[in-house]
Amino acid sequence: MPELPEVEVVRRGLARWVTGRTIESVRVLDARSLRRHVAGVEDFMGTVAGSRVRDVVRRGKFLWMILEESGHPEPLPRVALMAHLGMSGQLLIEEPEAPPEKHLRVRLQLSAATDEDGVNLPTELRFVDQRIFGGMFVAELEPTPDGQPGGLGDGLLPLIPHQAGHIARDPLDPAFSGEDFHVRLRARRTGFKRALLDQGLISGIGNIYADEALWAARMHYARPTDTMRRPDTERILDAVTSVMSRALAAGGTSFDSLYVNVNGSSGYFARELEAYGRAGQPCRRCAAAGRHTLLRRESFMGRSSFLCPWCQPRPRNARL
DNA sequence: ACTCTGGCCTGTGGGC
DNA sequence: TGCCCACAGGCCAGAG
Repeated sequence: MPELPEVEVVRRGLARWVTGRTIESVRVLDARSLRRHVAGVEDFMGTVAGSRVRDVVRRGKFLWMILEESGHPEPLPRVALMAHLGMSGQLLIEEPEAPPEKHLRVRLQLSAATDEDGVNLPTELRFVDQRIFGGMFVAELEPTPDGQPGGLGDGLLPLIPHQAGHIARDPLDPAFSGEDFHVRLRARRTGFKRALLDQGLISGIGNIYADEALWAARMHYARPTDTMRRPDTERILDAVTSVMSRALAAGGTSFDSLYVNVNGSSGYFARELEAYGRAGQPCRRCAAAGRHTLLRRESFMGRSSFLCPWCQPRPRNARL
């Protein structure tokens, strides 16, 4: 599943291979992938076709290409082409002749370009998505309330797409504030994992990295958020940042490839997971201490949570 | 205003 | 063999 590190890998790939190129035409094979573009498929194609990609920016799991009219650069661009990978989305750069993927949904023809060695680059950007939880849409850019850049990217414009305005900054964003997060977390009346998955409070964390961070910080998913003290918040933020940085480094093996790809943590990072998907297997931290403890899978929020019952004991005042 | 549930999607795998 | 259901899970609309 693409979470923040996987989306960042895609962002870097797009930034490297698509920045500065013009989207010459658009073909929409499945309108469901444009569900969030309320003005419809024709409007989407009309806006995107003929636009030049100025920058590629990410906040949490949202990714966007800042557009400008080809040949008419503006001081402040007005729209962005948003992409969300959902659970199964991929953005691929390929030759137009390459056989279509089974779940190919949108095809974007790019202007010709060459790499630093003068070799022609492929001219198609494809959006492939099996489950269609993800999608693309055009969003209006608005000034950020704090005047800081809208997210992580190279352009560093203080602009944020309207539909991403409610998304909190993610832990890898230089403008992320641990103090603000702590204050807002304490104000919640809910369980800790629910808060970690709330993209309006802190973005980029999905089920996999939530479980990994909770394991690393030795915290239970049902701990009430209003019991979190400042050192607890520090501990979980350190854990989140650490696991995401390691996943990003592992995903970075494909940076040089023209193939901008995402298979989620099942690809590169799966073997480094300590908790997620390891029900019935020994907790490695306990094993290192000479204890034999088996990780458990528990159902919570309609999904799975993996945890070590020794390292992460259930609090008496558990909140779900 | 905040919290929480259900629905959107398709493919896979286990049980009968 | 084939059918059915549970599961995977990010995000948002709408209910409470």
